[in-house]
Amino acid sequence: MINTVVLTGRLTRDIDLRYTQSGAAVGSFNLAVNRNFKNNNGDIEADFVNCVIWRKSAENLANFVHKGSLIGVEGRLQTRNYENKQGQKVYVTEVVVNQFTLLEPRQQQSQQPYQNNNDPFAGSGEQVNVSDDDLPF
Amino acid sequence: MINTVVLTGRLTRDIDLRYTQSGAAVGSFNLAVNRNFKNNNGDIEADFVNCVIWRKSAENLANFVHKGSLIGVEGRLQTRNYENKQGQKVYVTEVVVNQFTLLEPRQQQSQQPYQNNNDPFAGSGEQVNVSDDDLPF
Amino acid sequence: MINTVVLTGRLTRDIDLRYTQSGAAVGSFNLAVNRNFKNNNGDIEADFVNCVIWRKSAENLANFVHKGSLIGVEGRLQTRNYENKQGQKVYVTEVVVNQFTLLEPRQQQSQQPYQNNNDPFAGSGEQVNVSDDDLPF
Amino acid sequence: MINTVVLTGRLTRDIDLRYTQSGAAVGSFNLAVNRNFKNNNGDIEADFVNCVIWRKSAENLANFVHKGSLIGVEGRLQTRNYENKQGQKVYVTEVVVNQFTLLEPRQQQSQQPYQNNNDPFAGSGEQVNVSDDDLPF
DNA sequence: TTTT
DNA sequence: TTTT
Repeated sequence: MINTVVLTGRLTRDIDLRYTQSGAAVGSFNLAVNRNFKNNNGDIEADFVNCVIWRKSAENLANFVHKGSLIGVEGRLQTRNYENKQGQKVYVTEVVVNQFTLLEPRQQQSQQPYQNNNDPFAGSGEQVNVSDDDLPF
Repeated sequence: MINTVVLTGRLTRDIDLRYTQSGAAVGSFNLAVNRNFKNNNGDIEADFVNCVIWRKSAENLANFVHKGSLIGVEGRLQTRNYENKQGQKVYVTEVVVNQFTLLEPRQQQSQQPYQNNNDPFAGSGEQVNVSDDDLPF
Repeated sequence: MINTVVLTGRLTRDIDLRYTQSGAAVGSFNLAVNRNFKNNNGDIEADFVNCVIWRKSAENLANFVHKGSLIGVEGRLQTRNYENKQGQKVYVTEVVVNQFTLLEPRQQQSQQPYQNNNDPFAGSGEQVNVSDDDLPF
Repeated sequence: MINTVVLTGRLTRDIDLRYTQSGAAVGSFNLAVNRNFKNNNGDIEADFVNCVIWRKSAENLANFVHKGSLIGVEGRLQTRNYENKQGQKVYVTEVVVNQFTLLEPRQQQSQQPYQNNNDPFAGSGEQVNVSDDDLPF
């Protein structure tokens, strides 16, 4: 079946890059997608879309973007659910990204080195318990 | 920003058609979108996407589809959250449908009248407490 | 850059499957995509979109569809130009298909064997002079 | 039927804004959409897509963009044909734009006034002989 | 050069 | 006829 999503937006935080037990990279990030119309107060709101990206693409993306970066993504909608600690089913809808494109001039590392001092784990790339069964290929 | 979703899939239940206080039609439905790849057991899974459709389009769609109908939709991703009875924040991601297309031969009403005997409220079109502030236009 | 096309439509003729010198399959077909609105005469017109599909996907598609089949495709827009015999530049815009989905119940070979009696070369899969330089990967 | 195109790219020239006899604005422009992969020489090529935009959206777009501007567009593929002066049928495929988004910081008019000195008719907005039958709504 |  |  057809399942295509295309978004442009800005990262609301740094990409969270981790690795499955088998060594596959997984990046998670959240995209703020400003709406093209105003609400009743005349303000522009945004939709905040959770995104997942796998393998080499994840590592590439993590190399080029950080909180605030403007990017375009193409992917598919994925739904899944899990039980939280309180035993309630939580439903998740997210975009599995196939392709991305940078929509800003790539800033020179030397001129504007990006430094995230707030989150000591951001980009630390630690291994995490993600089953390889989640690999969509 | 760009925010485009295109899906084909089958309704997992009848469309739920309601009306806002100001008389605008709102249709809710869930689409099963079969994946194009197999999981580790060799099975095809599906993503189950919540969709919303407004006004005249909602009424049109409700006239032509029911549980099991194969349709295509084009729309945008919307995220929102609310507090449930237990005071927990629930995050929702859904597709606001702009356009739809029927992908099956339209069945004659007389030959195959569709009768949903299980859900007494399905298609009853009762008024419901949806704020008009939710109207995206 | 983002470049995404999603279409549903019917093949206006059988897919034309050929092979490059290096053995890569290339399928060409044309999709009739009915519009969702009427023209001034109250008629529904269609757009007729040229599509190209490569390699294994091309062979798979050719196995399942023929003139009249309803399918969905996802791909990207490609433009190119060549000189015709009269030395004029001809500009071509076509869709390079990444994924397709069949939108009709797959008909049993035994019940409805598809026979194209009009074009003796259709589906003959003969080798043709397509430069491998055209391979987009 | 589903017919959705999403592109990001740069205008290869200023938008050409005209008016039909009945006063509807029509904008034409060409978008350079860089590919995400390299050709055999290691170069990035581009696809050059013709786009059309109607009415208020056309006037809005013309107010904000010029040659080189980076934008995103969402629309549908349209095909048509006409006879040229030599009596040959010319086939055209273009994108009819429904929505656009600016992907660059909107530059201040005073700081960087855009001046096209090469084409005296660019942006002149003169009336032109476009039949209103072409209006897709 | 166009499909149901 | 092509953009950064």
